[in-house]
Amino acid sequence: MNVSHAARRSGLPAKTIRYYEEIGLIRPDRAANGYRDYSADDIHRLAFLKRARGLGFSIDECRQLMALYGDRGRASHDVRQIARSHVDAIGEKIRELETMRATLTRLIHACHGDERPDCPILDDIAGDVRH
Amino acid sequence: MNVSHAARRSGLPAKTIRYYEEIGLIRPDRAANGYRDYSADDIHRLAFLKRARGLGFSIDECRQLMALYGDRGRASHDVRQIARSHVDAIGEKIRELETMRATLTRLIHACHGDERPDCPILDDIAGDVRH
DNA sequence: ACAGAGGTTCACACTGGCGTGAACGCAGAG
DNA sequence: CTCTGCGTTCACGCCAGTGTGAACCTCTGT
Repeated sequence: MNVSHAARRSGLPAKTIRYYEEIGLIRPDRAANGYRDYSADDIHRLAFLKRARGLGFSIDECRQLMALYGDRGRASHDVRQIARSHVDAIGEKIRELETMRATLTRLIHACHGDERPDCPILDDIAGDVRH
Repeated sequence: MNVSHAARRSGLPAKTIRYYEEIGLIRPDRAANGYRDYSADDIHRLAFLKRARGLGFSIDECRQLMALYGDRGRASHDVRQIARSHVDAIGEKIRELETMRATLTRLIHACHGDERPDCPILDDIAGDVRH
């Protein structure tokens, strides 16, 4: 199974698949003509990566999760730990974004938004807070 | 005012300030010895950038906002437009993160988290959804 | 006058997660 | 046999900086 087939089956772009090989996440065989040759197991691993990345895990976390997935003697405790700290990081990120959004929303409401140059948004960003 | 002084005054790392010059966001004078020499106006601009970046605007959006800030004949309409679409983008990002968090939270609750290798989190990521 | 500490300069490499493009090889159709 | 469309490799670009290192400048103490 060559790279474009693997791309269709896994849902990842071919470029991404080659990148994952470059950084050692997967090691497909090579056919006689030099083409990458993906096994069903490789596809399974690619799908795993796609899903883990979709859940926001970093490449490094994916590496750990893959290692745990392949480790028959793993403790589910370890997986849970990775997932927990990732959830915490996501929560932190959400809080940051919500703070930004609240500030911006307030500024947008304060801005009349017409042809005049007066603009509370710019004034606030510039630190020229009057009133 | 040299770069480390400008860093203290603006709250940005010196390295970031030099980077902003490299990409054309600010153009400080040079002293006779070749050192960068920041005016009060430059500091003001750096603080503007810090605040705009803190609100999540991209460098390119910051460039636009700076241009509008310096344009005495600007329409507040234009600024509001940039801010609005940024708020939309933030909202989109928050929704994505919340979806991730919900999925992960569900999986974490399903995982017993002990020394046994059985782990619903990995099974889900791998697509081995039983039950 | 000179040593040493610390500030400043530039240039380059590196990050994550790919995207893009060149230059080439290989497979199947006509 | 040639054409087209895949595949391959390599190299560079992107964002928004951060880290490293050599060389140069400035200040302070003796």
